[in-house]
Parts: sequence; structure tokens; C-alpha cells
Amino acid sequence: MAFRVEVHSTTPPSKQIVNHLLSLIAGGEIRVEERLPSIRSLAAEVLVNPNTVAKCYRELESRGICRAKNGSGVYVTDAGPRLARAAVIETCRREILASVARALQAGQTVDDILQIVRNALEPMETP
Amino acid sequence: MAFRVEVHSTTPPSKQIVNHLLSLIAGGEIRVEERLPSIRSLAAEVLVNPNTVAKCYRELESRGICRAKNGSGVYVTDAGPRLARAAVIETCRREILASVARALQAGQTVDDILQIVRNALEPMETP
Amino acid sequence: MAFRVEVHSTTPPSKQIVNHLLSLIAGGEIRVEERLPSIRSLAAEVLVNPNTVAKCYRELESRGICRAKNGSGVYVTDAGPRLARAAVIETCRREILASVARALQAGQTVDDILQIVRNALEPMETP
Amino acid sequence: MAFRVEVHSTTPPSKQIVNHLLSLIAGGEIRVEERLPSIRSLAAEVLVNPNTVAKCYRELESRGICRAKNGSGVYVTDAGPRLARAAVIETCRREILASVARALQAGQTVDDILQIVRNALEPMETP
DNA sequence: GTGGTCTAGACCACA
DNA sequence: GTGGTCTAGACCACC
Repeated sequence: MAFRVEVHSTTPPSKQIVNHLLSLIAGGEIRVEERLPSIRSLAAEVLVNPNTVAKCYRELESRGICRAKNGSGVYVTDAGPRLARAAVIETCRREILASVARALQAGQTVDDILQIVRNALEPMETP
Repeated sequence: MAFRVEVHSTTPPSKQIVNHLLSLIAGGEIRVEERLPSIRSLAAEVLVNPNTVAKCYRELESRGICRAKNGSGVYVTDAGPRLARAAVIETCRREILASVARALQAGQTVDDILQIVRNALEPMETP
Repeated sequence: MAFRVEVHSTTPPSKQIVNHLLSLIAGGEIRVEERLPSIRSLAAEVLVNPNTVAKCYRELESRGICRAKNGSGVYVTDAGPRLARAAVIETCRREILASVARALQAGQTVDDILQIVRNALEPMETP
Repeated sequence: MAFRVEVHSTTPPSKQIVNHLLSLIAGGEIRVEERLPSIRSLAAEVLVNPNTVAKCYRELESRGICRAKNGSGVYVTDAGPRLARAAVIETCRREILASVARALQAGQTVDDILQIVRNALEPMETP
């Protein structure tokens, strides 16, 4: 997993965890029909209460992304990867639009902003 | 202003308002020694409790960006625009980096992301 | 409200509460933009933990039926009554189909079943 | 059998299975002194743990509807069909009354409900 | 006062 | 072991 909840963020742990799971499913690191980490193990790993993780799994299940099988675990549904990808991309799109708009309003030039984006994209272009 | 608090965001209204005021000051829409909107009028405009706005003004004051004058309102300090600009740009930079990284991880291509950024920049290039 | 959670039912309290709230909204007893009972007061009334009621409200909110305003309460959305009605009717439809099918399979005649239904409808035909 | 346990129902699988067996016995599809499906075969068919099925058989046995014969299987008792029929019909009657009442309260008309019931009865009238 | 979130710990049903 | 549910009680943000 290699993921830690940022305790001092304004986004609550549960939302951070949901977002992270969405990223994992969207990025194909957890595949269709594959099992998500168990509630208790993920809770231990990211140092939150199991109830918090359970809430996250419930949320993903209500969005059709995964499905709990009693006594067995939580599994990615067929539609899971598609739904997760759509959710992640839509969120990122909105965030980028908002950030860019604010940067422009604050007096940052178009070139400044493109430079920032290029920096963010670089690590993916060289390898 | 043309600004509304997103009630269901995880970033608390007070922080949204601070960010917005920072943008206005950074962008020169509120200038040095200019008065910020009154607590009550801003509260009424963004449909928020006056206490919340007051808290925001205290926050900006503690960061040296504005200063309350006895009974006459809150004014932007000399250093205000510079401080606001630095804060906004740094925040936006971090947000853009994070969003772009997540979009890439979710399977979005570099071109997809550039397209999103271009869309965000467009409104500023034509006028 | 005049509603009590049946402790010894197989349907968990939270689901009972959700169903009851759906009925109230579907039946127009709580109208658009009207406030639902506060989490704490409803919890006290039906003798469950406030967290349980909070979970129910979250569920309804995730289905677009109501919307929480921080510090103010939970309100029925514009689409709430329509969504609630659809949910209740769909549930009843499924239950009736299942019950009737099982009664038939158990050897009950069509007339027996119609008689049961007429008994259920009677109280609404006389007034 | 043509029967599947609904994994995400609030009624536990064991109860669903008991209900289904009651229907089969009540409807005469499993007769007096006839053997019920073996625990393992039924468990395999409905994709449930054999322990769960065993529990169901114990339940039916405690209600006098069937009886285990040493090592040879579980058989319907003389009183079984009568007891099963009574149980099923009473359950269905209660369920129908409850569902119809809720549908009425949710704004469904008497005709709407009769239509639902007719749909449920149709498959038995044509053949 | 309102809702939102988290923690801690219990019990149940199922594999 | 798995998830599901509930209780109890804490803290935060907002009205």
C-alpha cells in the first residue's frame, strides 16, 4: 500500500482512504474481482479505527465499486474500475480547474502555470 | 464577489473564504489600504454566519495581510498583496502537482491532462 | 412520530429507521425543504444511539433524498419526495410479489390471497 | 430447486433457506416421509456453508416439521405439511398486510396495488 | 443547539 | 478469520 493518512489535513481520514482506494482501483493496482485488504488489516496499516475503514468500504459499495461478501472479504465489482476511474478523473479535473483559476486570479501568468504542469508531468515522460 | 461557499466540501467554509479573500488581494482586486467588505455584508453575500467571517478576518490579520482599524473596518496592509500572492501561488502549485499526479496514476494520459489545463487557461487568453 | 424500533426483528434498527423516514417523506408527512427531526431527538425518541440515526441520515443524503446543513439540521431535498416514493413503492412491489408467490406455492388459492389484499385495502376504502 | 440466497438481504441466509424449505413442504413439492436434499448438496446448490444448512434443518426439526434419521437423511414428518402450510400462510398474510399498508401510506392508489397483486397472480392463472 | 467525524469495544452471522 | 451492526463517548465546525 505505502500510504499513510495525513492526520493534520482538513480532509478527514475516511475521505483520504476512499480517495486512495479509488486511485488504486482506477490505476489497476487492484483489479476486477480482486479482494481489497481486509478492514482490520488496512485499519492497522494506516493506523485508524477499523470502523473508519468499514465506513469507507460501505461508501465504495454504495457507489457500486466493490461488494462485500460476508465472511470472505470485499471485492472489486465488474464496473468498479470504470466507476473509480471516472470518479478520480472528475475530481482531478475539478481540482485542476479550480487551482488554475485561482492562480490566474492571483496574478500568475499562463506560462508560470504551464511550467508547473510540465513539472508535474515530467516524471511520466522521461521513463 | 461572485463567490459561494461550497457547503459540502471538506474544506471548511472559513478556509474557503480565507482562500477567496487571499485570491482577491493577491489579484489586486482589493488593493493596499483598501477596505475589505464588512463582516456582515460578506456574511450575507456568501450565506454564512458573521462569526465565521469574523474568524477569517482575524486569521488574515494574524498573518499580517490586513489590519482592523478601530470601528472603521478591515484594511489591506502594505505587505498584504505580496503575502497573499505568495500564499495563493504556493497553494495552487501544490494542488496542481497533487491533482496531476493522481490523474496520471488513474490512467489519464498526458494529453488528457494538458487538455484540461488548456480549458482552464482559455478564458484568460481570449479576453 | 409514533414509531418504535422493533428490537427483535431481523431487519437492523438503522434499516427500520430509514424505511420509516422514507415512508414519512413519501407520504408527504415531511415535506420538501422541511426539517427532519434532529439526530439527537430522533435517537432519544426511538431509543437508539445517535450514531445510528446519523448513519440513517447519511444514507438518505447519499441517495439525494435529504441534505444536511451544518449546525442547522437535515432537510428534505426537492427530489426527496419523488425519490422516497419511488423507493417505497418499489420495495412494497417486490415484497408483495414475493409474498404472493410464496403463498401460492404453499397451496393458498387465488381467492384466499385476494381476500387478504382486500382486508388490507379496506381501511382506505371506507373513509 | 431454482432458488438462490440473496446475499445482500437483511434476512439472514439461514432464514431465507428455512422459508424456502417451508414453501416446498407446504406446497407438497416435498412430501410426507420424503427425504430433504442432503445438507451438502443443498449447501452447494445455494452457495452457502453446510453449517448454515445444518442449522436450518435443526430449526425445522425443532418445529416438528422434519426429523433426522440416523445417518440416512432428514425426512418430512406426518404433521410437516400442515405445520409448514400454516407457517407460510400466516407469514405471507402478515407481510402482505404490512406491504399494502405502507404502499398506501406512500401515496399508491388502491388500483395501483391491485394491479401489482394481479401481476403476481397471473402466472398461476394462465397455466 | 445542529451535524460530522473518529475511537473503542461489544456482539452477531458467516467461512 | 471475514464483514455488519450497534453503543458510548469524545472532539470539531458551524448557528
